[in-house]
Amino acid sequence: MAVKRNGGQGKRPPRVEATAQAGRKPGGEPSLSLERIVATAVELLDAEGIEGLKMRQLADRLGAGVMSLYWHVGNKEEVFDLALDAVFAFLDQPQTDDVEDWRKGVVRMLEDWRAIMLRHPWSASLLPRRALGANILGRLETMSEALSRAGVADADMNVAIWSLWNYVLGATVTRASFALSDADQAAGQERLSALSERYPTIERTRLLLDSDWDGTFRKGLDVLLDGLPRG
Amino acid sequence: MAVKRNGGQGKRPPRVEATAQAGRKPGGEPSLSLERIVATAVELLDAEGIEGLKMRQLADRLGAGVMSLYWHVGNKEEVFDLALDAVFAFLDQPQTDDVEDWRKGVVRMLEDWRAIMLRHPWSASLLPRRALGANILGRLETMSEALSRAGVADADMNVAIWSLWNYVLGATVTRASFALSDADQAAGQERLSALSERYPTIERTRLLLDSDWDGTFRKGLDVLLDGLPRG
DNA sequence: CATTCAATCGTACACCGTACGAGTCAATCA
DNA sequence: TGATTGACTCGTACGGTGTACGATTGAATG
Repeated sequence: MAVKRNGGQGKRPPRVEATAQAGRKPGGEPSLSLERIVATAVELLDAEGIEGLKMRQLADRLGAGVMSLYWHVGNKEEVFDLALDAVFAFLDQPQTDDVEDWRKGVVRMLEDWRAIMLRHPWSASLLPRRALGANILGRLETMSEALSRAGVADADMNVAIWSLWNYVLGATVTRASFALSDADQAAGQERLSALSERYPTIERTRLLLDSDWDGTFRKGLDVLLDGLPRG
Repeated sequence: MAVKRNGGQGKRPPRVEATAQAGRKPGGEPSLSLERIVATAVELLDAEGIEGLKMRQLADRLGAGVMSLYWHVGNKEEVFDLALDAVFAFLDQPQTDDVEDWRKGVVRMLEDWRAIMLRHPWSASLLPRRALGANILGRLETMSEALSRAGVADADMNVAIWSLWNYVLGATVTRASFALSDADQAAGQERLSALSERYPTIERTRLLLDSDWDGTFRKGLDVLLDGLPRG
């Protein structure tokens, strides 16, 4: 299995330029690199969605031939994995070590998490089915540390982390999908007509219509955090 | 847009047979029908996973030509929608109207929900990105009614329903994905080596290793239910 | 100058979903 | 009865996909 796979070692060209200018091809195009591929893939995913990412189009946008990508990445799945982990890179982490205000820190982390997934809706639906990359694991680690400092015992850590993770993931994935399906009003209207008769409670509470996603998210999160077993 | 689409009206052949025996082709194969297509699609999804479902293979398994499917279904996306909603069909609903024990009923509903998604792992990752079918809406309605009877005010219903929905969805999706990625031990081992140095807290709490998914699910759910605002 | 090797890319192939139109056969109508 | 309709089936073909394979380039190294 997979004998001759060179799958993306991606060592950047050791070309020593004068400035920080990256290596360029004769044509003036910047040369290929894992970073450029991943960054462009993220752009494309943002613009075209998850099944709008085609290898040919990605190559075009990079000014390269399709097969050139395969020296760097192995296959398309790997592009997904890399793009996914890339958007979860840490930008800056003021890292409040304030033990008293552990809760504010945790909430900020989770909202940051959520904001990223909403900014890149494809990431929410990708996250569950792909491996956990370094940045994602890093965020889990940071969160674990914060909870640990806040007094959560190691024995309770799994429940705490996974409850929060599950909640954030579910909330974001749900919201992202609703943002999309609201786009096609046709189905919405059609659904609405059947609603009032067959689904009276849903209709009465306007479940599918006026959900205040951000508020709901915060309230559910508060409940979860209140219930966290702390020593 | 879509002028000549006949997309799956699927009215079964009005062939009147002696018994409840379905119509058959000369070859002895039972004839095509929406129900048979969807049922076979579910089988195939269970067996091959979400990207293992090919129209040709589906047709083969039904003993039909590929294009015959398209008289019933419109396109492949619709097969996904139908298969998804199909697994959420109600089997039987003992429907405990016991007001005292509302909580037991809600927990049972949610665990049923979760059990279905774990039995058909593809459904968990499909659910967020597809429209809500009749059975799914029906389950939301049933849940809303139960919560309503339990004393949750209409104003708090959205928060309650979505918190529970999000939690169940997230928990199941996470678990289903881990069940898959545990399959390839290679990545697991590789990840393990990097873990102890870079992710000490994760390593210490054995977050990715001994998670008791069912227990964690129940505990987080309890916290959520405890925090539900009731009148 | 010869060799090596990272990197690029054109061509070709297998496989996918599905458009199109022709075929079948029972029910219906003239 | 014979003609017509319409539900249903299906073979062929097309455009688009990911990617295997091998040729090519060009700088670094001996």
